[in-house]
Formats: sequence, structure tokens, C-alpha cells
Amino acid sequence: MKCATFNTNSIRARLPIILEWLKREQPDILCVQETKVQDKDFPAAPFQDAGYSTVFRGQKSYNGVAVLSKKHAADIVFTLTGETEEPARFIRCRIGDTWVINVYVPQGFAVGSEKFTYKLRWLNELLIHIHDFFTPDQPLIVAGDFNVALEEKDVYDPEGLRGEVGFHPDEQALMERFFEWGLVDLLRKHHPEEGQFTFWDYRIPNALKRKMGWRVDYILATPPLADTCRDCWIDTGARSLPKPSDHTFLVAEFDLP
DNA sequence: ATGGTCGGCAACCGA
Repeated sequence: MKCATFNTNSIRARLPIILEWLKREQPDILCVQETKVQDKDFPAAPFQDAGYSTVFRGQKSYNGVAVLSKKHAADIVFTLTGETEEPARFIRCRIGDTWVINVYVPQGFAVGSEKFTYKLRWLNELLIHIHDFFTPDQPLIVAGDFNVALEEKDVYDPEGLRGEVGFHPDEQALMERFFEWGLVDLLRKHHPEEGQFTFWDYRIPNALKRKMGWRVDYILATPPLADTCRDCWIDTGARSLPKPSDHTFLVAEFDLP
């Protein structure tokens, strides 16, 4: 069983990259973020033609999440807190025996801003949601763009970025609580080495070549799944194609049928 | 080389 996550920065602009990647890598599940498309315009047909069922929740211009899977998803929930009219940042579903949560965590704008406070609140709500609906002995994957880098090796310039949005102790402390609950960071389980980045800011010229990246995308799993994880890796292949996203694919492979 | 990010969507906002 193979599961992946990808911040598309517009699923329509990235459609050729995604279709090519699906055809080559054949994941069972792909969580995508920043689809930037309303549900009425979601490109479900090309994914169906490629053998993938889709679950999506989007809005105009911003945010938007989707889960693509070979098997149909069930028990689908789009609200993190249960309130109506939440931004399109969350999908919880079940695919076969595996529970999947796909998240696009608020970026947070700047430390001290209202958007930053909202980001911390949102991460806390996610923690509560997971705590309320699951126990760590269930097979749960939490994948997506968390917009938080955890350790020094997760950013290109820890001294310069410390305390900035995306590399702030309050964000990191909230992330730690997911691990305390029982979730395992699959990339770090298999690749503790430096230079494992999943995001390079478009606004920094030649950021990729200059290795000026961040690791802000994650695949987390509860122990029963993490124990069967054979490998987890960053796939930068799509970056050599025209019009790459600012994020990479992140992939986890499990010893499961 | 006299410019230098994207995408959405129609003037800027968000990342």
C-alpha cells in the first residue's frame, strides 16, 4: 500500500504533472492540498480515467483539499470542528481499513498576527479532533501541508528563521503533541539525514538549486501502520517538469495489501 | 541580461 501527499498550488494548473505521477507511481492514496478550485469545477473526470476515485472540498481562489484513491473512500467528513462553512482545509475518510486525514494547515502569515493565532487554534482543533475520533491503536494516516518545520535540519537557515512563521516554538510545541499522542513522523523514521526538504519558496530565486528549502509536508501514522512502513521518501521528480509546484510529492510505502 | 515567483482572476491577495 502506497500513500502520498502533494501541495498542488492549483490542481488544474498541475493536472499534467499529477496524472503523469499517478501513472508512474501508482499510489493507492494521494492527498492533495491547495487545489484552488470550487467543487463544481473540480477535474474529477481525468482522475477517474486514470483509475482514481476523488473526494474533494474546495473554494474559489484559496485553499481546497482532495483525496484521490484507487478504492472508493467512505465515512467522509469535511469539517474539522463540526461547524458549517469551514474553509476547505480538512478531509477525514476511510479507505478500506485505513483511516485518512488530509490537512492544509493555515500558513499563519506572520507571528503575532490574527492569522498566526488562527493557525495555532487550527492545529489545536486538529489535535482534539484526532483525540476525539481515534485511538493510537487504530490504523490512521494524517497527511498534508502543516506549514510547520520542526527541527533545525528541517529548514535551510535555522538561525535566521528561528521564531519566524513556520519555524516558531509555539507551532512546534503543538506538533509535538501529535507525536505524544502516538503519531509517527514517517519521513524522519526512515530518513533522519539533513537536506530533506519538501518546499522551496517561489519568491527566492533559484531556491531549489541553492538548497533553500523547508520540510513542512508530512505523512504521520499511528504505530500499527508505522510499524509496517517500509520506506518514506521525498519525490522531487516532478520538479524537472514544466510548471512545477513549490512543494514536492512525499510518499510512504507500507507492507500491506 | 536594463528583468528576476506563482496562481487565481480580473485588482490585488495569499503563499
